[in-house]
Amino acid sequence: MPDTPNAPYEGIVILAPHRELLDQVLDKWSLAVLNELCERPCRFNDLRRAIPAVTQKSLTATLRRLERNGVVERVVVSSRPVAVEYRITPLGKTLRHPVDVLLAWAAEHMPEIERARARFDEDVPAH
Amino acid sequence: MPDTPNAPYEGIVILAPHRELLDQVLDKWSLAVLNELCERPCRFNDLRRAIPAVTQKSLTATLRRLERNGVVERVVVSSRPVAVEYRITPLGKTLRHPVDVLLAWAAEHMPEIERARARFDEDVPAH
DNA sequence: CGGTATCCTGCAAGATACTG
DNA sequence: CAGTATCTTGCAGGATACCG
Repeated sequence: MPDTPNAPYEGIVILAPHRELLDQVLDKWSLAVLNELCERPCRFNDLRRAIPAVTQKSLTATLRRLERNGVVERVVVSSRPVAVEYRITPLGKTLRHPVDVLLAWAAEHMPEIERARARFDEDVPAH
Repeated sequence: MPDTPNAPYEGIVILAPHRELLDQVLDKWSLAVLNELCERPCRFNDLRRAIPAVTQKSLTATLRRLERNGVVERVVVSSRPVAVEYRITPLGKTLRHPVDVLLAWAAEHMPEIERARARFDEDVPAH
């Protein structure tokens, strides 16, 4: 039935492009940026202040990637001096719900996960 | 109101441990492994066959990490020769819903995202 | 079969300096 | 203010060989 013969396993194949997309929008700093921009539009240095641990370079890269994927919009306000504002897009807003579901899961199960980690680290202290 | 004075911004602080957890359970190969183990218990080499692109080393690392976080269980079946089976845990099953929501988002908005990428890549061809 | 043990490489990401 | 340009480094992850 598949026109590509010997396809490995459909589930995994289907997964791949989504996996790549998640790498783009859920990477190290994206959640923090998205979280911030959902509150309000931000200037570049607003974001730096809100996320102290991020470097200029990484923040720029994160914003460009999010912009490229259409979840964030870069607005240049022509004033003196020029101001740049980042905003969440309508597409970006649709990402909020899935992320919230994920964070809710993390919050709910964190205690259980920490117990699992403690158990594992105790049983396998070192080889 | 916060008992920690000068906390940077609560949202981001709260985010950090969750961010770390997601790095553990949503990393490069975890989705594929989880997806597979939700279907059925698998032996090590079953997983290798189901996910051809993963190396032995990465698969081992992924399974150990998932096991440590309590979402996967490693069961040694004492037979001749010894067999090892990996199973999803009850905790692991609770991860399925959030992940499905995320994948549904990806599937639903993929076309829009691809348009955004095309637009971006055209407007910013190269510097 | 189900892994370790090594070696190696690319590249994500930090530090730092400079710019329109 | 909002970046770009370099340089450097840690380390995730691949390749390969070996083991109980």
